[in-house]
Amino acid sequence: MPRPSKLSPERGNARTRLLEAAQDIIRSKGFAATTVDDLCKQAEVTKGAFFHHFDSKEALGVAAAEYWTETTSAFFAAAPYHLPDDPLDRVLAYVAFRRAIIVGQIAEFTCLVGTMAQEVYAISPDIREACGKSIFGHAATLEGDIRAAMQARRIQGDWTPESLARHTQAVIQGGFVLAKAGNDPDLARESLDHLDRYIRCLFNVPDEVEA
Amino acid sequence: MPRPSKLSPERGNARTRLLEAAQDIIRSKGFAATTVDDLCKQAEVTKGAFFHHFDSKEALGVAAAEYWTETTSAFFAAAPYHLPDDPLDRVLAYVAFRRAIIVGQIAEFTCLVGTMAQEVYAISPDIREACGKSIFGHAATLEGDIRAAMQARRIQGDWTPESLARHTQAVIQGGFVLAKAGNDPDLARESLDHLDRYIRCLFNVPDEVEA
DNA sequence: ATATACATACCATTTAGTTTGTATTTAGTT
DNA sequence: AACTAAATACAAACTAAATGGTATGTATAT
Repeated sequence: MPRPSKLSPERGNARTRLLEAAQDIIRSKGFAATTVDDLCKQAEVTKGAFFHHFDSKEALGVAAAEYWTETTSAFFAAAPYHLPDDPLDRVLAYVAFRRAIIVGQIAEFTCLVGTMAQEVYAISPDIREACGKSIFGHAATLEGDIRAAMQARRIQGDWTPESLARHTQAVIQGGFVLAKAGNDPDLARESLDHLDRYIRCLFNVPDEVEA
Repeated sequence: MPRPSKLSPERGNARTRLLEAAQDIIRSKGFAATTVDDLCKQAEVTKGAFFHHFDSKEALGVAAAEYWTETTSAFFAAAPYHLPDDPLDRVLAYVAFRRAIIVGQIAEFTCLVGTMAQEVYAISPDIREACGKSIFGHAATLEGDIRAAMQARRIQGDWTPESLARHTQAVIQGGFVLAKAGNDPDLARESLDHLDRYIRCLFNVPDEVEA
């Protein structure tokens, strides 16, 4: 709940500004290399404000993961890939959507919680937990469409909707790693093309002719 | 080339010990959170030795990526997945091998260069470059078998051997990210099962009945 | 004799976190 | 409606510890 003050009316409160700075900076430098001063400078607040809102840098990490979960949940809920009538079309539209939003600088389209989880999984259980909830919670939003598609097309394999949903996230995260290692966003798109082909294969759908 | 001294005959030289410590510690804490003192303590050498062998912490990062490339190259070259006569069998054996070596603690089976690339891609071009060479160099070792399998089975899709080889690495890296986020190695194995299924699908091979 | 491979002690800077102070908002009382 | 008290949301200056790196010395190998 933002509290506008007379001195800084429209710029939002310090907490939100710090969380948004965290998204930017941590995605480009990683969590450990991001200093509290970095965050304060970018958010244009002082350290007093930082430690008023967060008990520690680790607490900011947890809050940043939770904030990421909130904002991305809303973003994906409002996305157009839910529109098709056929559930399999919705699943494929999701993959196409994930591919379509790979634009701009690497730090702009990669995943905060994937980056943080990989980095701090062993040293901060709290941050790891918050990142895990974010990733697996998002994966779970795909299960319904996958299950409905399986039933509609009478598909029965030795895999589950839950498993395929998680796999989509693994491919997305892995694509980000390759894009970073090769400094080329196309590497992330490429893996989503393979994922699209895999899902069509699982559901016996012929590949679409690509434009 | 280890240089045995009279004081420490069999323990290997400081450089190698530092590079091996780097593999362990960076895979569990990440590069930025790993301090020079951490490395020296684990390697049982002093800071003087560290900065004798490496100009900076960043230089150690580059050397660690290169050392990783050397040791893993030898490891995979000697692995049994090259044995099958049929090239597709070799590709599938590779995936099975990657699955089989997911054992023990997460930091023990995950990838140093994937972790480092994700973390430092924006702040250290040298480390990123070394990590990229490692990942894409390893991917390239799969291209021959994939290409041979395509020819042997007269497969022609809108994908290339290079692309599929990279995709295998994306799935592996993504599996590691999920395993870390969920604190469960099974998550990494699960994605390799999907990758196996995908490759069989691309080559029109029926799924094997799982044990 | 010289270069290599370390060890020891030290240093400047950076870093997360603290202390203290103050403007603004909210709640309670009259 | 006016006043007060307490809580909130910051700002500024400071601190102790950690960190990457250096300066210097020494044993070993060539």
